[in-house]
Order: sequence, then C-alpha cells, then structure tokens
Amino acid sequence: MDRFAEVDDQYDPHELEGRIFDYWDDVDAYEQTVEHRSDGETYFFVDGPPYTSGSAHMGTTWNKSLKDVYLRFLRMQGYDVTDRPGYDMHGLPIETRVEERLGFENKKDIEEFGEENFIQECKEYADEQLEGLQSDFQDFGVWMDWDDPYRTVSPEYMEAAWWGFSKAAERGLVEKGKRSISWCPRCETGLANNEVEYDDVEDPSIYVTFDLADRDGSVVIWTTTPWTIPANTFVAVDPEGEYVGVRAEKDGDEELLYIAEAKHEAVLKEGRYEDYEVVEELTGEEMTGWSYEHPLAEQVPDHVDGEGTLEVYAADYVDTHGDGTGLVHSAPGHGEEDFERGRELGFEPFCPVGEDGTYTEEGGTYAGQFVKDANEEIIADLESEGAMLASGATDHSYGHCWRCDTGIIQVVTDQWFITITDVKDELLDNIEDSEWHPDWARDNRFRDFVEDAPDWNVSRQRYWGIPLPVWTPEDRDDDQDRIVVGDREELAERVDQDIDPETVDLHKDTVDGLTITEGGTTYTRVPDVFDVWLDSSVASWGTLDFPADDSRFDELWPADLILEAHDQTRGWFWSQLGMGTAALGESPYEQVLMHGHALMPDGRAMSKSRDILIDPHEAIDRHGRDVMRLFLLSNNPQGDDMRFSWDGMQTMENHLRTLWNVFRFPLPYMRLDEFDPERTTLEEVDADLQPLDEWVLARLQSTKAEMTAELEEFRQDRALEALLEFVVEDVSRFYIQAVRERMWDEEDSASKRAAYATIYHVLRESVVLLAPYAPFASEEIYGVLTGESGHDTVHMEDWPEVEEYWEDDRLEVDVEHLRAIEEAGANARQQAGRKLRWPVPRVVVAADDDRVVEAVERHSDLLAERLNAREIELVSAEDRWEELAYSAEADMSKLGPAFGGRAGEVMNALNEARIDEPTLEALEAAVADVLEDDESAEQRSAEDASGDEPRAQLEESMVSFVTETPEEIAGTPFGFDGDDHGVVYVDASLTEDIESEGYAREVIRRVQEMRKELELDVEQRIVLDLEIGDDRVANLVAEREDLVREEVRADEIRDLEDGHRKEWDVEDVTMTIAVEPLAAVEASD
RNA sequence: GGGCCAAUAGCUCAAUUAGGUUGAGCGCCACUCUGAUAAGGUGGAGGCUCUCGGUUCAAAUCCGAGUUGGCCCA
Repeated sequence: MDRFAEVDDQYDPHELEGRIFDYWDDVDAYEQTVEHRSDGETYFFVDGPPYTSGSAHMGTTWNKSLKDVYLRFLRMQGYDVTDRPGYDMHGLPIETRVEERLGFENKKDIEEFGEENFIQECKEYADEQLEGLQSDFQDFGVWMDWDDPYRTVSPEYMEAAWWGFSKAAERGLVEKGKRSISWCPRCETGLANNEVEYDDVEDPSIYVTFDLADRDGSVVIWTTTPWTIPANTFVAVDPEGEYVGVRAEKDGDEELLYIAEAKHEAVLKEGRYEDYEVVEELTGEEMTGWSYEHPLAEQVPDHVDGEGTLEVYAADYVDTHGDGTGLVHSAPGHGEEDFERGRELGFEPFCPVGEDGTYTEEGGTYAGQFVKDANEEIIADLESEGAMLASGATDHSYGHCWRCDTGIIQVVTDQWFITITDVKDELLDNIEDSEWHPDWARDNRFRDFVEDAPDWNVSRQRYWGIPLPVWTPEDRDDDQDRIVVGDREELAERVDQDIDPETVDLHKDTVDGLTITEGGTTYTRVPDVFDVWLDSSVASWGTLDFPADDSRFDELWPADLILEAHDQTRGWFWSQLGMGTAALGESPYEQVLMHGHALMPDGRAMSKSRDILIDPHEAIDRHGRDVMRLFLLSNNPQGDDMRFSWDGMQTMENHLRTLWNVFRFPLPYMRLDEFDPERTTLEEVDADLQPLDEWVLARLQSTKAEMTAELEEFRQDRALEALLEFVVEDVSRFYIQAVRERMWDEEDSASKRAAYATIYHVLRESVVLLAPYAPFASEEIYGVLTGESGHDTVHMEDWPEVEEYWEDDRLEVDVEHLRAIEEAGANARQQAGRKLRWPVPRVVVAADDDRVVEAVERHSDLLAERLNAREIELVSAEDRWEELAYSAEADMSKLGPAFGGRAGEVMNALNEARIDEPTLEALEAAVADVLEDDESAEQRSAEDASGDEPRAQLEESMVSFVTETPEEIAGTPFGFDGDDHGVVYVDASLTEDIESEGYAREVIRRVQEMRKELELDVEQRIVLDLEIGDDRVANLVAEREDLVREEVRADEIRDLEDGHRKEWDVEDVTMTIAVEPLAAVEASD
C-alpha cells in the first residue's frame, strides 16, 4: 500500500473488511504475526471449547471477541501466545440431534442401526457443526490457529482424557459404586447434576399414612412422587424437632396421627378433618425406632422387609417447618439423601425400576408400567388401603434431561466415579492458586460450589463419547480388580488383539472388542463412555496433545489464562479444577476472566430454541465487524451481563467514522507537501513544537498509560473508552481543529512541519492502540500511514510504550483549563450574538484560583486565537474586575417579615442598586437613604415590640448578589468536573476594524463553500468577482482584500462574465459572488 | 426453596476502593457553524438513584426486609 494513498471518503465497513481479508491472505498476516513473536516469552492461553451445535450466537461472539482482543494485546506486548482453538464434539446433545435426524426414539433403535454406524453419523454431524463455527469465528476477525484446532474426538485428545483419568486412578480416586443419580429414562443414561434443567411442572401431592406396627396410630408423610412409595424403606424425622400426636375425627371415624407440631394444622386441613385434639407432644428422638407397615405390602410383595427397615430414623434432611409433614418417606433406592442415610444405616438400596423407567418384576402389580404413569394406580391403591390422608396436585420445579427434556427420575445404579470428595481440601487449596476477575466470583460462588460438590459421576451409558479406559474381569462387575489404560501405546501393548497405536481410533466401536488377558484372567472393557464434561476438563493438556506430544507440557502447563462466561463456574472452571486436582494435584489455570451473558435489548436472556436472539451475522450486515467488536468490547467483561443494543452499535459506528475522518483529514496535505515521516521526525522538529503539539503528545502518553493499566486488569472496556475519548475529544475535536490552519499554510514552515510530525506520530500510535479492537479499519489506516516502511500488518507492531520525554501533567491541566474557558467563551459569544468568525476586542478571564491564572498566563496567545479575541485580560482571584457591578436580589420571604409594609420599597431599592463589591456593607450604603428614611417603620416596630428591639436591618439571608456586566459584555462561568474555576467575559463591542475582518471572513466562508460546490482541488487558484450591495460594507471588505485573496487562493479580484455565481445575504447585506478556476478563465480569455 | 450478581436520565453506564449539592456518552428538542461534512458547536428538556424501614448532622453509597431481572444450586 502506498503511503498517504487516497482513502475512501466514506467509511464503508463491508468493502473495507472484504479488502482486508484479502490483504491478510496475500501477506499471510496471521502467520507472520505468530512467527514474529516466536522468540517471545510464552503465554499459555487455553480456549474453552464451544460445543459444536449450530452456529455462533451473540454470546460466543462476545466470548471470542474478548479472547481475540487479549490475545492480540498480549502478542503486541511481545508474548509468544498459545492460541489453539478447541471444539467440544462428543456427548448427548449430538446424539439426540442425530437420533432426531434418523427418526430414532430410544436405545433399541440405535442398537438395531448398529453402534458403529451411529458413531459414524455422530462424527459426521459434529464435523459439519464444527465447520459452521470455524467459519463464523474467522469471519468475526478472530485470530486463532484455525488450521489446527483441537478436537475432542481426535485420538490425541481422547488419549489426553484417558491419561488424566488413569492419573486419578493411580491416586486412588477412581471407584465404581452404587449411587443415587439423576437418570433420563428416554436416553437411558445417568446425568450429571449440571445436565439437569429445572422446569415448573404439575405433580401429584399426596399425604400418606403409614400404620404403626407396635402401637396405635400412624405416621403421616408427604410426597410428590407416589411412584417411589413401593421402594419405601424407612421414615425420617428430625430428632430435635417437635411432633404431636393428634386425635382427629372425620366422618365419625377417629384416627391417631403423628405429625410435626408446626405442620399439624395445615396437614389436617388438607385432610379435611372436622375436629381434632392434640393428645401427645414429643420429639422426633422419641419416635425413632417405631416400626410401621408398608402401605403397599400387598401390591409389592418383594418390598423391603429386612432387619431394621420400615422404622422411624433420625436424619438431617428433615425440616419440621418446611413443606410436608415433618416426617419424610425415605427410599434409598431413589433419593440421593435417602441413599446416603440408608447406607449409613446399612440398608441395601431397593430400586424396582429399570433403565427405561418402568417397574421391574420387583415392582409387583406395577411391573412393566412407566413409573410416572403408575402414579394414578398407586394413588388409587393407597386410597383403597385407607392410607391416603389427602391427594391433590402441586406446581413445583422438577428436573428434566438437558437434551430431550424428559422428566428425570432418581434411581440407584452402578456408576464410575472420580471421588473428588476425597481431595476436597486440596481442591479448596488449589482455588487459592488462581486469580479471578472479578475476585468475588471465586471467593463466593465458586468456593461454595466446590465445597458442596459431590463425587463426580463420570460414566454414561451412551455411545458418542470417550470410552472409559477400564477393563474388568469377565466374570466380575465390581471395581476390585481392574485395569486402567493411560494411553494408546499401553493399549497396544496390553490388549490381546493386534493394533497400531499410531492409527487406532479410540471410539467405542473400536475398543469394545479389545480384551486384555493377564495372570490367566480375561478382562473386558466397561461399556460406558465418559461424561462429556470430562472431555473438556482435560483441555489444559489436551490443547498440547499431551501425553502423545510431551514437548511443551513442562514449559507451558498450567494455563496462564482462561476466559469464559459465568455459567462455566459450575461447568468448565469447575471440571478443569476437579480434573487437574485429581490427576496432577494442581489447578490447571492461573487466571480466570469471567464475563456475563449476552442479553436481549429488553434484558431477557437470549434463547435459540424460542427464537429470542440477535444474530451476529445480522449485526455484521448492518454495521460491520469492527463496529460489532467495538460494541461488544465496550462492555464490562467482569461478571456483568451485557445488553445488546442497536443504538449502542450505531454509536460505535459514529465513533469509528469520526476516527476514520481524523485519520483521513491530514492525508491530502501530507501528500501535497510530500511529508516524509522518516525524515521529519518528532526529534527533528522538537524545537518548533507549539504548546498544543506538546499537549497532544502528553495526552497520548497518558492515554497509553491508562490503556495499558486497564488492559492488564482485564478492563478492555475502560481502555477503549480512554482511547475513544482521546481520539474523538482531544485529537479530533480540539487538536485538529486548532492546527488545521497551520496545515493550510501554503509555504513550507517549521510550524507546519512540526504539526505534521506531531499528528503523524499521534495517529500512528493511536492506530496501533486501536488494532486489537478494530483489526480491519486499523489495518487499512496503518497501511496508509506507513506504506512500505511498516510491518506487513499493524498486528505485528509492539504495544506503544509511554515515552517519558513527552509526559507533561502540567500542560495537560493547563489545557484542561483553557478548554473550559474556551467553551464558556463560546457560550458567552452566543449570548452576545457574536459569531466566532467575528473577532472581539477583548476577553476577560476572572479566575477563582491561581492555577487558572498560571494556565492563562502561560497560554494567553493560544487562548486569544481560540476565542478570536484581540486581547486577553486576566483578573486574578485576589482582585476584582473593576468594570463589574453587582446588584442584589431580595428574598421576600425574609424581607417581608422584617420590613413589613416597607418591604416592597426596600426591594426596589435593592434591585436598582449598583455596587462595586458584593458585600452587605456596600449594599447598605447604597440603599442607606431608603433604610434611614424608614422612620415610621422604626417607630412602629419599637411600639409593637414595646421594648428596645433594634430597627429592621439587612441580613445576608435576605439577599443574593447578582453580577451586572457592562453593556456589550456577556459573562459565563467556566470549570470542569463540576467545579467552577472562574468566569469568562466576552466584550462584543464593534469597531470598524473588527467589522472589516468580520465581513471579510463572511466573504471568505461563502467563497470556500462555492469552491467546494465546484469540487475544486485545495490548491486550485481562482478568479473572484465580488459585488457588495452596501457601500460601507464594501469598503470594509476592501480593507481586507489581501486576507480574502490569500484565504480563498484568488489570484485576482475582478469582474467575471461567467463563473459560478451566487447571491448571498450576509447580515442583511446582499453580496453577489462569482468564482472561476484560473485555468478556465485563461482558456476563455 | 437457597446462593451470587445487578437495579441511578428515554438507552448504555459513571459517581475516585470507608457517606458530603448525582454525572458522562448516545438519543430527543431549539439555535448555530461549514475546506473532516452521514461531522462540529451552544443551550434545553429529561432523576421521589427499584420499594419500605434502620444507622447518621448527612445515605445512590452502610445495615435489614422486600420487588424485578440474570446466573447458579436444590
């Protein structure tokens, strides 16, 4: 790209972005950038693998944009960054999608189709989905190693999972056992807690009486799952809870019921008892040991009936003030807490329910029925047994399978676990080794989660996953004798079959047939696959292809940074910590940046399934990639959710357009003057720099310092704000406005060269600062600024460092004051009705403090120029501007009571008084005659008070002072950050000389506009024809003819026959102006 | 049902890590400017800082209770 080449007038994101994509391709921009940092210090970033379903949504877009901005920043800081993207490709979500595609309903369909075929279908589907994500991410301008993503279905990656699991096994943290788990009866597999989603549903709500065996009466329990009653094993009470025995009456029958004291009224009301009487008060403790009869003993002949069962026991999960009755029906074959307590009590869990959710033969008369369908019959049976106290329905939230939305059931099955509860202390310690942004996420939410985490059930009874690398003896199904294989090499060595470790695929269809024979025993593989969360949990070494490739693990592991949304607290942040700790005893990551979710503009959560979403592709279509990124990156990433906003997008586009104009503006001048930034450097022009040049350079240093500090704190939003503030406010709206006249100077001058060098330096560094945020526009601008002299891509640049030489806090504060004064001056001018084009004879700055005085003294020339004032007068804080007078405004609510009937007169006197200083003494002196004249009031006052009360006096509270500026002068207070620092007064009186310049400038402005209408080049000479309808004004303009000619580049002023002619009305004076390019005039002459 | 986070102008967010007159950007309205022009400038309207209670001379800020939203857990 040529330096200072022509750039588009209009910022057109789509055309530009397309061009930059091609350019990156041509010069291998990404590859060069990576190579450029290959000798740098390593930085190990690990990409949290998105699940390969569908395309990128706004949340993943935000996530990847955040990753991209930090990876680019780190690279610019010199790091050799690991940027391998990853994809999570196994698991139930894909299985269910493929099942849908193939029209399957359950596992039997899969078995008939063939495991091998099904796995192949899943693989193809996952690959398809991956392509969509890959192209989306690249399209967003994210730079990661797209040619070589890690895929959880590759043999290297699956091996990484085996390795981690085998390490955990070596540490004694793997066991097989019975547990109560959430089970999806459709998918016929266990689910992890985080795979269960809760929805509100209506379920039965029944109160059941269990008749006591050795004594009169019955205990009352409540449940919403009647289908678990067949498996009832014991009833739990709170040993410290208060219970009552109630003699209750209904339809002439009397019953003795045992219920928690706190619940008995509510329960009896449910049961519609007519009358009742508390006959016994007792603690739960006293009830333990009571035995009762199973209410469905007849229907379920195989029901639990062992030693100690069907009795009342204490348990800590009972709440005598919560839902229910304070006595809890407990079935260790189902509920998790029931199971734990049952195990303590030594009860074998009884679970008469099969994998498909139907009762087994053990279920007695219910055998073959789906459990939830059996609810009705069970309720009917309980009623006919006389065990139903009340039966109704309730709305409550109930767990559902995250994939197929089937209601889950709690059952006890054999599963494989990583017993992370054995290393809970280590986990909690390891939390301390990671630094989180924001820190509360770690210390509150994450710590709570880890503290409560149960053992990790890693086995799933499914197909599309990493097979468990566990082989057990053919004839045993416990975990006492087992082989855990750690990698492919070991697999090849130990299995009976002949396999090639280089080429073997590790999926279920391949490894299921492999057997191991050792010590005369033949081992077969456990048929389960891993919970898909285990896949991504090993990403910190899977990313490195470890253990297959052990060349980088020691140097890089653990990860320096991971960056995901807050839902990953229970997901990937946790699973990685669990796996890292179980396998290696360490946290696998050192820093966590946790961002929020992308919400709809109205604050709702986005939901693809309900079609509530903003599609990133639409955002790009409307505003382009850079704008979308700027919008996303302008949001706080630390835990807060982001509301998407089209208005916000538009604002960012406006900012980027301003930025574009800033970069574009100086190019024609630099081109024209053949400015060479290599020769005309800042160092070279140092002596010629003017205060504003030094100021903008100082501001640049502050901006760099602020941005760097914010980015290092993971606040890219604040860093961006600082940059936009600098470019839009300081460079565009102030500096460029102020220096443009220097650039229009036709002569080569030291001042012009200084301005060029300054603005070049500022723009060149600013574009580098912008590059991580808006990589496309930055690239284009960088190319134009650097031509052949820069890197091939802006993204190879070093992150700009603060140059102490140019730092200048004093100057920054000075200019801050000057800008405040200028702003107030503009206001005062408007009040006085004097445009900026018209000079004013003087501006008076009345300062409140010495800091303002210093600033104005140092830069009064600049201030005069900015305010177009012939003179600046400074009044220090100690002095008063003598031309100023004060009057007083009366507060009648105070004045009235004090002066009575004379108050009106006093008020008028106050308002008319003009005093030189705003003091009560001066005011009293000014209105003395009115006050002293007040004989009658004095007398009346004295008489009324019948004492020696003094006559009415003016007090501070009665008046407020108002400044009265002289005619032709307007004043406005100035200040910043909410503090006033003084007042600026603009003297707008007219002189002939001022009118002369004012009218001349009016003419110039109109000629410029006409030049523009003719689309003349900046340097095009013209001939000007000027007819002014008022002789006085014509003479005034004539006095400034030289100025007019120079400004509009007119070689002559004379009558023209043709030319571009227009009539103007200037302050009620008619002016006819004609313009013709010089060449055209000569040709026609 | 429990935990965490948020709630301030029409919108997006600030309010200087332990209280001291609520601010900015965008949007809106009016005026203005015009060789960056789909810009720029000046002014204006717009707030019971979610509600209720408490601590304090003083609360957007601290404490308690609730409401709404988001995430997590059961």
